[in-house]
Amino acid sequence: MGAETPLIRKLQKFVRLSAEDERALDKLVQERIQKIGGREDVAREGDNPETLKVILSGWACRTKMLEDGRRQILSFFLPGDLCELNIYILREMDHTIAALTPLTYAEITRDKFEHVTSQHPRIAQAFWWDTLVAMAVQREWTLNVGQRTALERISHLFCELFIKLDVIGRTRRNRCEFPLLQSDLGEATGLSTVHVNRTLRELRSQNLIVLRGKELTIPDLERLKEVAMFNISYLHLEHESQELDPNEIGGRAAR
Amino acid sequence: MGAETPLIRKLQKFVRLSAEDERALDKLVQERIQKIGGREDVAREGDNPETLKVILSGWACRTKMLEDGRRQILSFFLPGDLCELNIYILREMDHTIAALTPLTYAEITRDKFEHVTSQHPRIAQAFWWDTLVAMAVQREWTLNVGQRTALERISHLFCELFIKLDVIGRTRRNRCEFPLLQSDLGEATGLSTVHVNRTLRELRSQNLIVLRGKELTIPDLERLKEVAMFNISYLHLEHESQELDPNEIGGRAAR
DNA sequence: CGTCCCCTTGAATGAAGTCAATACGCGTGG
DNA sequence: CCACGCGTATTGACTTCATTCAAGGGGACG
Repeated sequence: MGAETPLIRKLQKFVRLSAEDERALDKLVQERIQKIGGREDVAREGDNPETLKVILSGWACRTKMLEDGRRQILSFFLPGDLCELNIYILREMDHTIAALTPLTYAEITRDKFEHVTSQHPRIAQAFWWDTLVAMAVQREWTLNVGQRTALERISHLFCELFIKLDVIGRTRRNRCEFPLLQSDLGEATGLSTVHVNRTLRELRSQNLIVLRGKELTIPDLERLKEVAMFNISYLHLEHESQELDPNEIGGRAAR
Repeated sequence: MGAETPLIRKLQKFVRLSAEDERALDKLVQERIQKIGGREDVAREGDNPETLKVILSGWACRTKMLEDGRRQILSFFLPGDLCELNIYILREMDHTIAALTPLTYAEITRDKFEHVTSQHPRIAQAFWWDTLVAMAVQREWTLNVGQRTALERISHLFCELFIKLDVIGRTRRNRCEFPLLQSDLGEATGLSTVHVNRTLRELRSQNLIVLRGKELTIPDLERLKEVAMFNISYLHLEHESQELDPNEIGGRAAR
């Protein structure tokens, strides 16, 4: 099957893409590639962006600030993630997308996007799935900051990120890259940096995580899930169309 | 134009619907009407619902529970709101929809939905807009529980609900119906009922709200917005297609 | 008239934030 | 090669905001 990109690998979790679908996606993603440094902005609140973005490498986040400077990270973007599907409808960004590490991403114009999705129904379907999962993740984050304790919140975030990385093949056994700062974890979970630090200490002391120099090890994922009350169903990883022939045109996922 | 339904009134905020679009929407919504009592469930976590729902009257909410019983309200549904666009793609509900008051809603099958949206591009466009706004609202809620204090959170929620009610014409001057319990407010904001109560007392004492019997009065919305650091842009109420002739078929909002 | 919700309030407790000092690690330049 | 500096991580002491527990109070409805 060749070197799979994170995007294709992720979408395959839901829809069986044909070889032709994959070629179309590859082409779509290679047309206009941008690179920016860590901690730079991809798009700012108030902007009126023209293109959809697909992360190719690096980590980014969606973030929103209150007038007085308090800031919340609303979601993380890993390789293969799409940002700003909305741009084709909404006028103005109500939040900011920022790179957390040096970042490579593809820009896709509205026309190209519409052309590819109309020619490749399974790609359209897969993008829909991705959008709906993103909504489910956002709901889970609301639950996370609204109800879970500090220990549970951070554990939950580790579980989510580890599993998302696993989906795109970026884990090795129980290990993964982990470039986030403690202040990023704080902004994502609604906790102060100091309290994140104490919570990490606690997680380490219970041997739930090993976090050292941009690498995370989870010795026992099941145990961490229990601590986090992590229920994977919101990620909707169940494959919808196992039985669908990827070469049939216009196929629709069986329900 | 006749008696506008909340749905049409809301969608008109974004797209100019033709008389024919409106008739199609009316028909779509009147085909299969359900009624249930307050505090009953519309759809449960784990269900595999077959239909999209449109609230016709009453208030509902999306809610999710942790294993140990802690519960978070993830969003409110007011008349004219859609729930479960996702059902056509995702297999299984990862949350519950529950009525907060006696509720009337329309059920729309996938086929009907696809037929209407393919025949009426502006309706499809408006549904997209509604979905993207729902995502923006969910992000704002994450920010709300993650960063705002109790006073700010509850103020913010009041502003949001008041404005959403205003969009569908359910306010009279600075007043609106408000059937939520203090425990609902708590579950929506991640606060205990007791603390909601104290916070309401504080809001009342500053004359920011008057809340009595199921009615809310906001003497000075601008002042409440300031307290909440409420920035309306996330509701994306700017009209995209003022200049578009609603009788041109296949029109697309100018950007 | 009593009962069931829901609202209200007080007192004690607890989780997380703030402030401030210190330690670590890494890259740069002397 | 070492010293310095800067960004990040760590820790302690104290404060604050919100929760919990517990006890009334009030209104709607049978």
